[in-house]
Amino acid sequence: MMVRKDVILQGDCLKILKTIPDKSVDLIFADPPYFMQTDGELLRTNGEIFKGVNDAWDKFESLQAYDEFCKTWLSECKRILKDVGSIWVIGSFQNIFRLGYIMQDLGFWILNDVIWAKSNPVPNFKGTRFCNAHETLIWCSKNKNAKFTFNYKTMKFLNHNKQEKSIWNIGICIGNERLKDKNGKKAHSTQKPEALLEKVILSSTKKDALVLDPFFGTGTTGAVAKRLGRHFIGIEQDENYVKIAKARIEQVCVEDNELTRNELEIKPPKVSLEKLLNAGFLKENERFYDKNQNFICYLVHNNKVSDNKEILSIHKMAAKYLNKANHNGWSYFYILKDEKLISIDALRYAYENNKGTL
Amino acid sequence: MMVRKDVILQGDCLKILKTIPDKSVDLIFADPPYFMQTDGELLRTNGEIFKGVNDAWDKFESLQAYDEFCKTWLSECKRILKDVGSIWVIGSFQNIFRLGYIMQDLGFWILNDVIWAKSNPVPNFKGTRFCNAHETLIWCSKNKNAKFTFNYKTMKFLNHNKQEKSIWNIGICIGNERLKDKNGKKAHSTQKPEALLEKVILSSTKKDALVLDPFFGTGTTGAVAKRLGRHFIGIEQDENYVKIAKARIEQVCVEDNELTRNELEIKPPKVSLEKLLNAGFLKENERFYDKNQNFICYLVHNNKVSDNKEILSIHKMAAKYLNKANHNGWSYFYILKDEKLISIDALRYAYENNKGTL
DNA sequence: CGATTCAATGAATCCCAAG
DNA sequence: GCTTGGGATTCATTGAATC
Repeated sequence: MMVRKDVILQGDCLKILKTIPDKSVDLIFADPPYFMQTDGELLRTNGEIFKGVNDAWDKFESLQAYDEFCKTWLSECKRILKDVGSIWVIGSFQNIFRLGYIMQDLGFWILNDVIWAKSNPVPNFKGTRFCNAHETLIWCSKNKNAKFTFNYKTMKFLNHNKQEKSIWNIGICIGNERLKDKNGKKAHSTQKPEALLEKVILSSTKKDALVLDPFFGTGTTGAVAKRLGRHFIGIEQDENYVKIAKARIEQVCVEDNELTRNELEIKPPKVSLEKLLNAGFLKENERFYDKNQNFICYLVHNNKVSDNKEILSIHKMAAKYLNKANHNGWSYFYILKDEKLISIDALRYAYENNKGTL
Repeated sequence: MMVRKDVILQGDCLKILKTIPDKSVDLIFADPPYFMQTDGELLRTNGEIFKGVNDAWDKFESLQAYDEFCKTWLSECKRILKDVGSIWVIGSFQNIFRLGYIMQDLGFWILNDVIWAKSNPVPNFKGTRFCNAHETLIWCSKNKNAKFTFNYKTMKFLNHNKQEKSIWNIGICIGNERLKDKNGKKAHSTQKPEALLEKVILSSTKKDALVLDPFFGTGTTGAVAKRLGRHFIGIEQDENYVKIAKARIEQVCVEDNELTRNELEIKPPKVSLEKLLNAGFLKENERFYDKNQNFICYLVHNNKVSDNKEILSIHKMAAKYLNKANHNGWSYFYILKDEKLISIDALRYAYENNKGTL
């Protein structure tokens, strides 16, 4: 069965999930009801009623009923997810411990819990607790030993070249980004910021991946997926939300660039020293230097080098001179050509680009 | 049965918990084993083995065995906790969802989940995931409608006079604070920073409160409790940890100041307008002004004021002129004395300090 | 036009002591 | 247990209104 892409399926989440084939999506992002269990009204100091979440879709009979609901949709998600896919769920303290517990029981393997730290949270009006200034995301692979996509270098590049952490500082969704109805009121009580979905999708999918969102709402996941050159399937019960989401996604322009194409994740070409030798990029007994032009070793047979004491791989040889257990020899060694130092790493790229000829 | 205070009880946590009487402690802080489930060794790039948590006390047969262990000690904690007490537990993604789920099932009521954001986390050596830069604390009252202590103003004062949030930026425990053995190696693999315990204890206990820590380790909870003028009971299986903790706590000096005495939490004196009138702080028909010396209303009988249109409480009258539903009249109204504006709030403090005489 | 002030608002488990 | 009513309680951001 062919999976339809870039569609919003309107109807009951549990029923529609059952119609989606096994192992057919690359990523799932799920923002389920939080089951807030608030009592009565919360008044601002000016007497106005604070309008938080009081939607029918957030009501459940009990914690047990909520658990059962989550077990069902999470089980379907596990079936639908590709073996090399991953899943994100988001929640707050009211529900996140239910979600995490159930996911572990279902065999999902937690890769990270990520904190969305809100730069502009709603304060605690009454001063009765700490201001709840974050939400929690759980990111899981399908099983303990399953592969998954993590665009490490992309995230590092976007974080001032430091590895990205488990805490993300992102503002709540306000201003022009917040979808409004004709009366100027928020169209959905829990619209997520696009910046959040950007990090989720960009960090854990390849270009053209298929992203499923079983609680699509007003379509943030679809809008961001399209913009980043990914595909989506949205499931949403509410007709009005579906209508808004369709119009919204229609207007999105696709961004095609180095990051969305995952070019930072491209691995170096697999080219052996032997190949470089045979193609004339290296000569017999080629002398290898460090970056300060100190002679270290020379090329011998079988992709190894010798420092006249030991015959080792270029990696072990580099490590030996750095007094480390391991080091990447491709970035450590240079050859002399026309009295200039040339990185051997550059040679393998040159080999690849010239398809093996000088 | 009298509860012994400021003691470390050495032995099996589950057995010792059973010996502690019902409803006998004000606060529980629990830092249980995390059940990390790490496989094999993690090597630093220099080949050195990274020494994380690999202690016997962190081993469990299965997730189910871990759950059972936690259900048992958490149930005991619920029994031991006073009805107006609260409990903090700390964990990471490996175990925090087990803890939170079980606590909700036991009827604990989550007040906040608090994120300890580490300013100097251990990086992800291999670049395979997001750097895990936080741990999660769950703070619960005993039941949904139970009272609890929250020193809101103290926390606000310590946060540049803004209400404290659910994310705390605190460094991991290093340097002089980190306890070392005779070989200079860390004495405990998961010693928590004192700054973390300070916030926990200072925010949710009164002076002289009794704090129980069922996984005492090297005694951070006891050391901070003592320093802040609270009492502690520690439970710890490992003889060596107990020895280290005792020596450590012995050296702690008690800090006695405005914050540790909870003086910022003192409520304004309950003094009625009638009392102020009878004591001569107000006169009959005293005229009440706002801060800009606009005449608003005058004192009538029965703790009320009149603006010649309505007779209201000072709060409702203040709210009326601020176009709000409620406002604190004590902070809104002033009287004129010797041609100077004097806050009526100052009058009730003067009354209290002078025991009802002018 | 820029600076300043004001009003609006966002996933919220939001009071408590006295009678 | 319950009700009652006094009185204590918010931050970052945006965008409009006013100076």
